[in-house]
Amino acid sequence: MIKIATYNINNINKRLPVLLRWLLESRPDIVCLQELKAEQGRFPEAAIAKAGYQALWHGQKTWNGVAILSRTEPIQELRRKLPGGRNDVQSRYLEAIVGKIVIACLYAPNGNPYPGPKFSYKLQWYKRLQAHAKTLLAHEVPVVLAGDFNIMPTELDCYKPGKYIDDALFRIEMRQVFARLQQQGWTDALRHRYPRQVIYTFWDYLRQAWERNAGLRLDHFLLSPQLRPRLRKAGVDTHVRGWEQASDHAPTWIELKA
DNA sequence: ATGCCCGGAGCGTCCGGA
Repeated sequence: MIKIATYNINNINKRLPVLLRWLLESRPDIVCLQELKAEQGRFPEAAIAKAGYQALWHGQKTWNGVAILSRTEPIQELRRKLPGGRNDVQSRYLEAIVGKIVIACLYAPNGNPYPGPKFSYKLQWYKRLQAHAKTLLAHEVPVVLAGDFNIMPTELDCYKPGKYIDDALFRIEMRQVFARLQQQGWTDALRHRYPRQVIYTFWDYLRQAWERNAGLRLDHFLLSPQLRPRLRKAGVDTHVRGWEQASDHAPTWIELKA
């Protein structure tokens, strides 16, 4: 079995003890991290190596930043930005071959407030992702798109959908983008295994969202057709959200037949 | 309708996050 996880860490240096504790407990083979919020030179490479993981990362000062960790297989970089968007300097994408699987680690723009330039940027960013996702499918190899998509795909993925109608995470355009990716051939791994269950991966720091279980499902795995038959398990390590100094997201994972 | 939390930048108070 190959265990792959995605975790929006919300500042890798602030959250380092939580990350190390979770890595030790969960022992994923491959990890996609988002929101490092660290410059390229301020990634805690030594501590992560000590925990048994190689790392490839694309940092940025203050915002964004993505990384791929691997416990056994080497990480072979393919690209560190989406094609297009010549003026886009935000670190939101990292793609590598790990073992025999293409791992695309992504951190989609939030897009709030709607409407506005940030929402337009989110739409544009997703146009680029859709185009690239299509290219990846054309190669007919095992690919995982993993990360913080900043989209709740359906009403089931939001504690109070009515409140989020005009929110950039739930706007109809965004749900359509997610649906179109699925129409391309990608499988939403967690929803595929649990078609009707309420599953959340994020709980705001505000208003005691965690205590009230006022959650959102924002972190996803999209599997290429070559991987779908290999999916065995999927889940969210929700308890990690309750730890001291936790990120506002919880680690989300899948297990694939080797 | 608003602030509620958290952290960064940088020094007062704002901004992004979702």
